[in-house]
Amino acid sequence: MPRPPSYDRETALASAVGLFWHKGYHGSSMKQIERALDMRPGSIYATFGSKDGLFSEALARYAHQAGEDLACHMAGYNNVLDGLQAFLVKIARSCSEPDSSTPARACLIVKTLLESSNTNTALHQEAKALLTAIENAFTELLEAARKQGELAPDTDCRRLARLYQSQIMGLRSIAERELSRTDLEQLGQDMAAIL
Amino acid sequence: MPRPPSYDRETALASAVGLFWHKGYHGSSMKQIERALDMRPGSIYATFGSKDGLFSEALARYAHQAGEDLACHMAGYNNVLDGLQAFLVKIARSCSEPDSSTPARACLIVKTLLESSNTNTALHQEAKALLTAIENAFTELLEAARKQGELAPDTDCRRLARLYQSQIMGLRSIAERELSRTDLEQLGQDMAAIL
DNA sequence: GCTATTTTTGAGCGAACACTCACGTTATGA
DNA sequence: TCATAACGTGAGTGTTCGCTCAAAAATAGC
Repeated sequence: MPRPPSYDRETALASAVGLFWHKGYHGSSMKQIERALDMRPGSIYATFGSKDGLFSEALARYAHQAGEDLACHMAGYNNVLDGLQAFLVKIARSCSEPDSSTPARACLIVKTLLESSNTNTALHQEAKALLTAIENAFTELLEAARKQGELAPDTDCRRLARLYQSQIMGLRSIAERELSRTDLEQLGQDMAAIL
Repeated sequence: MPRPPSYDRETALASAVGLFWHKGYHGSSMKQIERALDMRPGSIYATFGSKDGLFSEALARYAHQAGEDLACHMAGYNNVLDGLQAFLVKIARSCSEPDSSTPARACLIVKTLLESSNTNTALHQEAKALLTAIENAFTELLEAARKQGELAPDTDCRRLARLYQSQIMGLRSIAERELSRTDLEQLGQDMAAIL
């Protein structure tokens, strides 16, 4: 007997990711969110509770998607190190061509980490936790590589994972300077050479 | 005959740098600015024109200070590469101990670059320009190193400078994850080893 | 002390902010 | 076809935003 919802929760979240990634947390007003999600305030608050709640879910969705993208990419490589190196170059390439499916060059989690520090503790903690989870994923990949003999047996995989993560953070942040395609690809290759 | 200003422009700017660095552009309201500068809105607007104007000047001051810090640091080294490597470790160390003179771990210019992209063109351009100037400074240092035989004669110094700058951006951004002192120092050393 | 000139002050402006809720709308089971 | 219960709507809430300006306060020359 109840009326079914007319909007799709996942579609709305995907739109929210797009807007927040493009303009950041403070840069996205409720008016803009209403337009992006094609939902009126009442529906938004009934579904997500608050702007913070919506942002939190959007951030989690973004991170989940990023994890799937990584897994999907790595599936194409037998050699883990080759895959991770190619991943850096791939990021450099995608950052140099602004795309409708990629509303910003920098990582949304990093943008949130920097924007929310000292102003929004909950958001800051969430961003930190998501980055820790990604560090764990890199660590596991590198440990697999070590077991397969791609890395020296005494390699500190977590330490290397942090170095790798900081490369991605640096690459995608410096990409906001809007360097040329070749400059960015060179940088991606230089970073790949570190491994 | 005229009444002399009672506040010191430079002191006020220094306070503004502190607040903006701590809380970011959107995170700092005029009320907080008034308290930080110990100035009333009228005086602030008479002196700096607008919140954007104040932020712009604060950002420039921050960048100028950063340049002086680099020059001061490098003055202690005969070997350029040694100096740049030590600079990374120094940053890692300063990021691991929150300080009143260091209100945030991440770089204010990078925070601004990410926060202003797609929301405040003027600020974004200013951040880009300041980062380009810093890249130039690194390039010149590396070219001096090359001439002194510290680097191979065919080294692309600008390319290396961008790699170096992205290391600093990554290091100081990942520091917002509040990693342990040892983790951060290890990362600084790993980055230094790239050169 | 008085005048001229500048600075400081803070109440208050319109706009934008995140958010609410009473009401109209719509699909379903009876 | 109608009653029911959830959903969608948007005008409107109080608050905070960046900012203004008329008036008060303060100095230096006379």
